[in-house]
Formats: sequence, structure tokens, C-alpha cells
Amino acid sequence: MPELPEVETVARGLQMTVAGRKIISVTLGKTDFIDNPAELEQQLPGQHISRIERFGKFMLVRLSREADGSNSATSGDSLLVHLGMTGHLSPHAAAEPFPKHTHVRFLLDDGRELRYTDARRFGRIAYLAAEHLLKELGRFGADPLEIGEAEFETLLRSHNSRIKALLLDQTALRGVGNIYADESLWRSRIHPMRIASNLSVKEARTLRKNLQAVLREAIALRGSSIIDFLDADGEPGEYQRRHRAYGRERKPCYRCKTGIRRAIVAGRSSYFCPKCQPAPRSARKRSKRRKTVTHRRKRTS
DNA sequence: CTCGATCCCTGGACGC
DNA sequence: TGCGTCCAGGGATCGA
Repeated sequence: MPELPEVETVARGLQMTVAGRKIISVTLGKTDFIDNPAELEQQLPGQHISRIERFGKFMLVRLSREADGSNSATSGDSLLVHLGMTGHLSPHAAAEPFPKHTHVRFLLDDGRELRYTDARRFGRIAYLAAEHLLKELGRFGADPLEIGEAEFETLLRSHNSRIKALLLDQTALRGVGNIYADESLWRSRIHPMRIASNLSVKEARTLRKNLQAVLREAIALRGSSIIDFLDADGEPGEYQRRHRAYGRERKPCYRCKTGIRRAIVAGRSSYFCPKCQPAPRSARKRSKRRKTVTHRRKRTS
């Protein structure tokens, strides 16, 4: 499940291996996850890949009509690529047979093919001219690695949603997904159902620090390989070995040995330590009768 | 504004 | 061995 660290890893790999190459042709398979497939076929051949960067969970393939994309002669057009859950983008020898679920093949001028494979097709590819790109990118929130303390504080204060939901909201912060949300909350001892605006100043600082630390450490280890994430060289990441909460249901908390719990928050599995990350009152089972019946009973299970 | 539900999609795990 | 069922989850969308 590619989140910020995994996408960063792939983008860096591609920057090393395919930046500067010219796209000769484009071959499409299934296109229901592509915004404008015909435009890919029309616009891409002849353009150069000037640079590959990460933007949230997107990869941004910057294109140029010139061989040297170093200056602003770049067309400004870009390919926006989201890996969804199971997307892969990596170069291969063009002669190598391509696997099932290979939906886009960019033939490069050095005999290789940049291939996009995605079994579930939860990903997205869009060819965007400069103006549309800016508009598209404008929908997203701050980069979690760049956001400052004051801005983070303001963000939390202005949302009454659960902190987990806020972390996952790409229009609030771009790039955080389920794994790193849970990991940063565990480190910060904050329950995923806490209301963002209710966090103390100290908690907000702690959370921002831990979120950034988790993301940086994960990038250094080339991401987490949970299901089938592989970097651009086809190598798995190592960060899954460092997970302290995510995927550890019933396993002992690394701090207090209490069994890690799993609950659905913001529609996603959320893992947390019930002792280190105390639940807010608002997280108690919501009953439609709660307004009138204020009884409390012993915790069940 | 915020929530949950639903859908998209396929493969892997699991039970029988 | 094979089949049915459930689950994973990023994101869009819709109704409450």
C-alpha cells in the first residue's frame, strides 16, 4: 500500500533510472483508471522525462519537448501517477514479457519500457497540461514533512473530526495513509478516535514530530512492504519490521505489553494500544439512545 | 461539517 | 483440488 515513503522511494528510483529518457510510444491496456487515455497516446510520444518527483501519494512525471529539460523550456505538462493499492511503475527491457495487469507501457529511447501494472486498478494516471496540473495539485493539503509547527497546530484546531480521519484526509495533509497514521499515533500515545481540535498543544507538537520521524525513517528503509510493494528496482522495503502498531492485533505493545487492538476508524482498520493510547469519551460505543439513557456499564470485552 | 455506507477491483487467506 | 466467502484499502460519492 504505497503511502508517502513508498512513493518517495519509487520516485527516487525512477529519477535515477529513467529521467532524461525520451518516450517513443505508448501502449495501453485497460484504461478505466486513466483520466484521458487518448491524450496519453497523442501527447507523450516525442516528449522527454525531465524529472520525477513525489507529490503526496502521487508521482509527478515532468515532461519536456526538449532533450534538455533543465530549464523552463519544459512544456510544463506532466503525468500524474497514483499507485493506488497495488500499482507499480518500473522500467524493464522491452523484450521482457510483460505480466498480467500491465496496463500502460511507455517505450523509451534506450530500448527499455516503463511499465505500469496494477491488478486492482485503484490507481490513477492523468496527463495534465501545466494549468490543469496546478489546479489539480491545489486540492491537496500540506506535505507532512514540510508542515511547520504553527501550521500543524492550526490544522488540528480547525477540524472537529477524529485525528485518524484528519491524518488520512489528503486535502488536509498529503501523503499519509493508514500505516503511518497508526504508527505516528502509537508513538504519540494518541488514540485514533480523539477529536483533532481537542488535542493539547503538547500533543500536537508530539504528533507532528513523530509523524515526521516515522516518515523519514520509513523513507530511509525504502518503505514498508506489506503486500506486494516493491521499489523501482523490484526490491522490497524494510520498514514493516519497524511497525509498532499497524497489523499487530493482539500482539503485545512494545511499550507496555498490553495487547494491541484493532478497530475501524474513518472506515479503516486502526491499530492502537488501549492502554498507552487512552480512548476519548467520544469513542465510547455510540448508541442512538445515549441522549436519554446515560447509564454506564462495565466495559465489555 | 462529519459521519458511515457503498462502490470500484483482484488476489490471498481461510473454511469446508 | 477446488469453491465460496471474507477481507484488504485509497478515494469518490451520496445520504444522514
